[in-house]
Amino acid sequence: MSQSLDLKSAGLKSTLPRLKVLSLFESGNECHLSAEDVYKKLLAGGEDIGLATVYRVLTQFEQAGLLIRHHFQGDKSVFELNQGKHHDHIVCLQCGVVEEFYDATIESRQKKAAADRGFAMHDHSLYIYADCTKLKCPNNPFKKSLP
Amino acid sequence: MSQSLDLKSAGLKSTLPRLKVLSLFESGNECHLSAEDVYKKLLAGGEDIGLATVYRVLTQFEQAGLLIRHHFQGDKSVFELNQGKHHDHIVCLQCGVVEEFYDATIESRQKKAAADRGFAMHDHSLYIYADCTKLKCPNNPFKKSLP
DNA sequence: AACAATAATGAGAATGATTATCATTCGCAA
DNA sequence: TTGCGAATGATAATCATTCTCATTATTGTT
Repeated sequence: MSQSLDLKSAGLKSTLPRLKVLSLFESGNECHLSAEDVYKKLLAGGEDIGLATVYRVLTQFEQAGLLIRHHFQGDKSVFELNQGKHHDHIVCLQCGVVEEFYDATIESRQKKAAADRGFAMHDHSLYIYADCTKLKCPNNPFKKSLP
Repeated sequence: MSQSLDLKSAGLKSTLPRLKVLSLFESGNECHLSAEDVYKKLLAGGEDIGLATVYRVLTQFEQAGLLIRHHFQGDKSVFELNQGKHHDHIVCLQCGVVEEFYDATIESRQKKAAADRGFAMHDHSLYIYADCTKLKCPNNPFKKSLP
């Protein structure tokens, strides 16, 4: 019942579709999922859910702080569980594998850059696009099919 | 005729639509424009151009290195003239005003973060979302109408 | 300067991701 | 358990962007 408590404290009713989506993120080691990914994974797992509901639930979870939304390549949103530890991302342009990192110096210099110019920083997004030099490609379950 | 030289050296034929789009970016102080912005500004200026052409030309200019594409809020692309000086962006969440900055420390730590994890950095995008504390909002011609 | 080969344009259709609509169903408090 | 308001899901609609294809413009060559 821990999940339904999560939903309750987030101000959301505990419904089947929401529990299914939350389970997927909490159980999986595959952290960065698009709406389409979530939809297909649930269907593949025998669960029944509507695509519109997936989009709605993801947005609600984002607003409730349970998930974080990213725009890695600009086209579609991907979501990951918010585990309270802020981090930035390195995305391999060849295979799409995502690695997380945190650099305290970058964080503080960002805040200072904003403050120096009269801005109060709310949030920031930093994505490094790189080549994993084939070290990680073979193990990436979301490997892109290159054209 | 300097513009048609720009296009030539970029490997692009010098056509009217391309010259119009390039002029808009080179003349304006309003640096960050979406395809829709470009289209509407040209029409408003009495120029005749098709929206499909605007999209095509912007993509060609990006590939030729004349423009840089950004995804500030994830929904639509915005473009700015590539003036050779890399920089990152601070975007005001209230009025949408954009300010550029460069921090050598952030740049080098990004490269190091990637290298330390076995990635060769190709590119990166860093956007700081902030509140300009009303200092700049009144002067922003692209001021957003807040809901 | 006119020509032909070729690429570029523009109007509108098509696509892909996401959101809105609305009748039906579900969760929860009384 | 019962009922009300919120949630769901199938589908239509929307938004940004890309594709199609007939027409037009550009450029190197006569």
